[in-house]
Amino acid sequence: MARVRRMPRQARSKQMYERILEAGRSVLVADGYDGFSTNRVAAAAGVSPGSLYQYFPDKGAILDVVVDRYWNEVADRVAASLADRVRLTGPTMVRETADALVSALEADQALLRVVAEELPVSRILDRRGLLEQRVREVATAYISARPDTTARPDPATTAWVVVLALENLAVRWVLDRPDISRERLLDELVALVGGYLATADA
Amino acid sequence: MARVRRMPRQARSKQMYERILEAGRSVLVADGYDGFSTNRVAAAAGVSPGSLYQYFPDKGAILDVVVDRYWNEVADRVAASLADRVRLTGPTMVRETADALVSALEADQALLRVVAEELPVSRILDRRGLLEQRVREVATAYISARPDTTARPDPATTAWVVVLALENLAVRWVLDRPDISRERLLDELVALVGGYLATADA
Amino acid sequence: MARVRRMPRQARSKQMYERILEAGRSVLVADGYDGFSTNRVAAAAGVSPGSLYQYFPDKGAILDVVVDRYWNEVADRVAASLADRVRLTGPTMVRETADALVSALEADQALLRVVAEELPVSRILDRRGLLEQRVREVATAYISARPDTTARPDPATTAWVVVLALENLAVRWVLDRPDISRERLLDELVALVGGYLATADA
Amino acid sequence: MARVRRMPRQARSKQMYERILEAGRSVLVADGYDGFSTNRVAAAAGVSPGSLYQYFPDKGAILDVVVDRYWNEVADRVAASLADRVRLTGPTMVRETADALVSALEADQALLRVVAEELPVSRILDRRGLLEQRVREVATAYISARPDTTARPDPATTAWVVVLALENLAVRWVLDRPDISRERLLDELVALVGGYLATADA
DNA sequence: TATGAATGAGCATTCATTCAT
DNA sequence: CATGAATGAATGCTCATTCAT
Repeated sequence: MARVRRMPRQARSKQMYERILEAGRSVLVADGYDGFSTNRVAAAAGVSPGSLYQYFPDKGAILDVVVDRYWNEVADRVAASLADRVRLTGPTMVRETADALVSALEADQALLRVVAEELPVSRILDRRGLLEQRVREVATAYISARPDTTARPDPATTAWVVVLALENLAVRWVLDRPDISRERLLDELVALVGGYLATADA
Repeated sequence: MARVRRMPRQARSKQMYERILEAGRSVLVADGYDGFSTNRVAAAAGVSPGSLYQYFPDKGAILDVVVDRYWNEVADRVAASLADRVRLTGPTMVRETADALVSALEADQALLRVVAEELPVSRILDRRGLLEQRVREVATAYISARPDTTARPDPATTAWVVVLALENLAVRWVLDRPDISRERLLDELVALVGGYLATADA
Repeated sequence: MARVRRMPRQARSKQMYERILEAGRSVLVADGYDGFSTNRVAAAAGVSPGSLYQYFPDKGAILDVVVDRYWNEVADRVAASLADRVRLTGPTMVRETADALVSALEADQALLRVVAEELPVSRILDRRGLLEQRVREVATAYISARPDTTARPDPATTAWVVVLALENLAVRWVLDRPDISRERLLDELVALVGGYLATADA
Repeated sequence: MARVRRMPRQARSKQMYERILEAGRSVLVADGYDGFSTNRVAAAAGVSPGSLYQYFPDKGAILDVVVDRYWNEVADRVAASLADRVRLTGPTMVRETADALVSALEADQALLRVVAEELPVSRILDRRGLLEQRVREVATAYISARPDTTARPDPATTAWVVVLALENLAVRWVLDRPDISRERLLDELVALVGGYLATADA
């Protein structure tokens, strides 16, 4: 019972916050969404359950931040890549963006699996939505700025199609590892997007 | 199918099994994944919680079958549509297939929402995979049979791309209802798939 | 810890219900209001905490029934006494009623202590109120029926005064055990009520 | 008593002590007994929770002092009134005392409600007892000094009866606000006490 | 076979208290 | 002195599962 323990210095504010998030992340990866319990997170963080509540209002908030961070990491990498390539012509840009996306998703596959597959999407829709929207806006702007880039009539719709298709195919490729090489995948994505943009309505 | 009527013991079992599944489906729609409890399902089925375990090994198994059935319903409709159109030419076939898919997804939006958004996807991946595989096989066969249909090198890969892209875009369109008309959506999907198939690698 | 135990037959519906109430009663007496926890009640009942919730919607409901029962026991005894003595004349009736009340309160002093002293009155006001109202109604009726019994102008007010004064003095006498004999107490109560009823406003 | 003024370190302590009590009082009124938590009190006092423990040994002690003070305020007013009226004759004195009591209770109804209804009475019995004892002593002295005032045999018992009856009826009248005017209440109390004092044992 | 009462580990959260600073 | 981060036992309650009937 008297599990007395001192933990006097390691735990301070910022460090605790990060520690909890880190623990949350690993619990999420290890135990999945259903196993993501406050007690488990506290234990993984080497912290008392009560301490969680000094940094987060409730369990969901921890989850939210973990997920937020994840998608933001992904978004940052892809957005950076997109920014770097603003002046590339279509096919090359698509290929490099797709490459960046796949790399970003591959960086933490374990977490991607949980975050993309196991989370009640309701919990993350708004958050993933933010990423998609961010990318979509960049894409829309890009397309709008180069009307000659595409035969598609509506930039917003075009961006919606391209972003969702790329995202989904990249995620599924990373998670399902179909018998398709990475180069092959990129070729297909380039063909998919390139062909789409070049196609006018019948 | 066969309208069961008086069939002393088998029927009783059959009835129970169906009753439980039906209850599971409606609990899933009404209470979501987090509200999907055995007690709730038992109550909805008008059955004792203990009885559930005579037909299913555990809670997850009920969920699995409910989800299985859902995706099979969708698959059946799309596959039927695909079969009907085996002799249509590319663009028309794509459009009608996409149309069939969207219609199938629209048929039970409430369930689609839970099944596609709220379920820990790990639970359904294999199941949804079944649908995708089924469709993919048909698509692969179709493409293989008409090498002239496409400039893409590998039929299996091509099918993987097309099926996932279509599925995902259709699901998201139904669930997110972006500001894109149904006709517009179908036009985009036709352009996406058509452009893709027509594009050779650089 | 592993307090494993089978409890196959003793626990059935009515018995469980009573067992829980009994346990609730004794936990209330032993640990007071603040110690009245579901886990404690369950342990005292030799029952799992989950089982409580098959018989009561929540902790408060157990408490309510325990308290209800207590006041009803008291009320029943007093009311019975009152009914028996409808035709007695004033002083005798008051004395015997007070006697009945004191006896009823003495019957379970330990519980009286908690119920009358330790319960957030908000929790029991309505319930104790019921007792008081019940008695008050009888008293009001009695007084109204014999206008000559009293010099007090308003029967309802008179009943309010008499019932509260008697109740409170009896409770305090039982709980505080002042240096006053039981006979002395009854004499005082008779004098209090008798004098009051006989007194006209100035 | 001695009006403290500038006393470098003592004063600082004094301030904290008062600040905490004040905060405790307002938390008690605002959040009730169940909401009376150390954290809440500390926050209300603009003080860290740890600081509480420099002035009070534990949570209960804060509560005790708050309640003590309350009953002392009430007692002070009533006692003052009683002292002023030492030479009044019976009925008038009773009426004015009752009036003072009701006024004193009405002064802070919100706190009275918590203190009289919501507190586990065990917590306050001794404290409220102090008030009662104080008043009882005065009353006993008064009655003893005027044996002709009453037909009751034992002054201490008489005082016990009178004080408890008055106190309880006044508290209940203030808190329950029955359909009895204040004048009516005072008339009844005068009749109750007057009649009682005038009544000899049978 | 079907029942449903009973289970009990588990959950998210609170809060009185401590103690290094 | 005063702080306030940290504690961790304890709370009320849920629910998948079992098993005697």
